[in-house]
Amino acid sequence: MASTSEDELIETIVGFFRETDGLFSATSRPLGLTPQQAQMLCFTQHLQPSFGELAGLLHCDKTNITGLVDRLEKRGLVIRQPDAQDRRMTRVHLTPEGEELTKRFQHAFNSALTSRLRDWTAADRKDLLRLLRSATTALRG
Amino acid sequence: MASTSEDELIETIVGFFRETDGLFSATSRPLGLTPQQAQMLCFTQHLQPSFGELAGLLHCDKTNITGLVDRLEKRGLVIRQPDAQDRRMTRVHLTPEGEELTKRFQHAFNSALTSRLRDWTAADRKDLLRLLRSATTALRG
DNA sequence: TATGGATAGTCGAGATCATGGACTAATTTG
DNA sequence: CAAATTAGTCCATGATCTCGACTATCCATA
Repeated sequence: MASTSEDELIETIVGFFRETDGLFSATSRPLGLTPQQAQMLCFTQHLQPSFGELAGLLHCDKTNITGLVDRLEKRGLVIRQPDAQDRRMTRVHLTPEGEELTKRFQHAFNSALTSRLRDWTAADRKDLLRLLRSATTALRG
Repeated sequence: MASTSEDELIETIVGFFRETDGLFSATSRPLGLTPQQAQMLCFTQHLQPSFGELAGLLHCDKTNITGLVDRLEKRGLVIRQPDAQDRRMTRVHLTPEGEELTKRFQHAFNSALTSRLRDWTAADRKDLLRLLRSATTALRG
């Protein structure tokens, strides 16, 4: 396996990672959210994840999730909801306010992103989406 | 852009970002480094950045860099070096120990990544590299 | 059915990360 | 030379993150 092109791929991935992180910060902080909070809200939008599932998605210890959810719940953006099947579990749901703020974040992030990618062809955007999705499952597995 | 594909693009980017971050954590912590420390060492390897340049590269406030460098310097991985041209500036250099640890980190990250992408075709790798590189400069500008 | 063993979430301690405001020293500008 | 800028530091405050210990609940199996 050619080591130079592998190095190149990694350097590019790291660079993309840093820029994405910067865009997350710049987008979330004006809305009063930390980047971690914004990411958590995005994950909570379509699933109603348990604490353990959130820990897996965010790649952090489960003890970290407690405080994260505490702060979001105190602001009325999410609520804890007991799981009907397993009474050990608690699921996290967005409140209407949380839903609204999440959409605001996504819209702001998206417009920042599209303005920066405005010169891209539709085909390149489609390819990027496909490859990122594929890379994500590859990294996850 | 349609709102459903908006969500999809953002969720994919968030997912990829989280997986990259997870790989960073899993690689750096066994070496006794936080992800932020590992990234700073990588940036310090080829340039000798000033504090302000590091703040720009890492997308954080300059006041944050002071403590970050303090902790790395206390461990003997970097040293502060005054800039000859401008006596306000301090440049960060890797020590030999820092150089060695940085290379260990990069090797570990590299092998973790390549093992996860081993099933990818050469064409997909090439496309991902091209699109990520292009996206990175687009986000940076 | 009883009893371990595994799992889900919480709590506390301690370190790191991150921001904003105020400060000093050095440089640049007018 | 005076004023404005820039680079780094310090302080206070809050958020993130890990680790170990703990309780409650579920599950497997004898």
